Amino acid sequence: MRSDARCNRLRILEAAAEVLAASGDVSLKSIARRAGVGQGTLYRHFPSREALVFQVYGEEVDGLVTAVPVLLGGLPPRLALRVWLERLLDVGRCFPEFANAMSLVTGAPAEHCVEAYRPLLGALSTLVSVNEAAGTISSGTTAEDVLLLLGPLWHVEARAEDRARSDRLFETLLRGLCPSATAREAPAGAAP
Amino acid sequence: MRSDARCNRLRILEAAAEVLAASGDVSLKSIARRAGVGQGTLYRHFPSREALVFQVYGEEVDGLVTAVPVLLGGLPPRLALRVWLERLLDVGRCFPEFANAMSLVTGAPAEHCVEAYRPLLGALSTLVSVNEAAGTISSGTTAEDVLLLLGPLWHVEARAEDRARSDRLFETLLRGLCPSATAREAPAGAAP
DNA sequence: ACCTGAACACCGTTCAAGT
DNA sequence: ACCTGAACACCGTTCAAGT
Repeated sequence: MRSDARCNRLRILEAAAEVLAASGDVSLKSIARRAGVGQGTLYRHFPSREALVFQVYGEEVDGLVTAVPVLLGGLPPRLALRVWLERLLDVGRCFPEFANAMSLVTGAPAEHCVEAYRPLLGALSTLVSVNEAAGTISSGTTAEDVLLLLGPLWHVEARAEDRARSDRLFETLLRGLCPSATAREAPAGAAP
Repeated sequence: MRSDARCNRLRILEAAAEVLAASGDVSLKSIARRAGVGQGTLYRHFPSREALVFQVYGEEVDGLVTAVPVLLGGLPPRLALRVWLERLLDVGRCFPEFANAMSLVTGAPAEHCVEAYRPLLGALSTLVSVNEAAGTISSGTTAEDVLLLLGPLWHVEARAEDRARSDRLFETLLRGLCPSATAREAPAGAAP
């Protein structure tokens, strides 16, 4: 990779971080303008908007990935999953574009070529697997399922400030995903 | 309302039904073209895309609304809610644009001026209220909450043919919304 | 009172022309 | 090898001019 290309890449990421943080015009063109590069350059470095967004929030993604073994080492599987999902939700609350990218990519992972999404999915897969082994998640549930169900929670927080509602919905989801330990006599699937 | 205006309205609805059924170009312009009217005319009759879509599927909406008392008359609250939601999902599966409109409007009901959405919300509110009175739904849950959580299920079916996955996710949601009758000793909220 | 359709202000994406 | 930015093909929306 040539040095000017490398430099442009960094400038794009910087400009993107600024533009995405400020609400308002978040078009790819405005990012290119702010970075002082042509639209073609931006498009070549990042083949899709989602690819760019995941790179911009690369640190947050890394943090989520490395947190998995720590959480699993110190907490029971069910709680580890819960804490990790809360952290994921917080990232989406801080950076609405991250939430948007997650929703889009979860809906159609194959179409957007975002390899930065794969580690996140892998991290969640580990948590799901451990929970399945422990019998603390409804069997058959995949990481994609969890992300799909989580999607609406980001949209609620992006609009208004009703954090209470978001928490309530999260509890509802978790109750569905991880049949409560107090209901051991119902082996998941015996509901009328 | 003048007779030609009334006629145009009907022609738009007919053309919209055809265009929305066929996959491909579903732009408002293509609907206006097919109906043989100007874009301005379409836009005046239906102030938003969602308003048009809800009118096109008005019969389905009516069917859902009138089904509520029938279901509540013949089934226990929990099952009535379940059957109604399954029917709602089926409508979205048959008409992807209906599903899209639901997701959009549920995310920001105030912004899109769609009065055709209100009866649907009212119907579901009735079901939720009856379930809350019967103690068969997690307290504090609103009709908007249910629709919000239901959103992702439409997107999964629109893409691929994995009906099994959709069913699985639906069971998960319902488990979260309606804490199982087999776990009566856990009064909703005692999870670790 | 209602309709028309050109015109406007945006997207994302591409690609010939440059360095 | 990489960059530029005009150009393209689309959106939805508006509004002066017509009937």
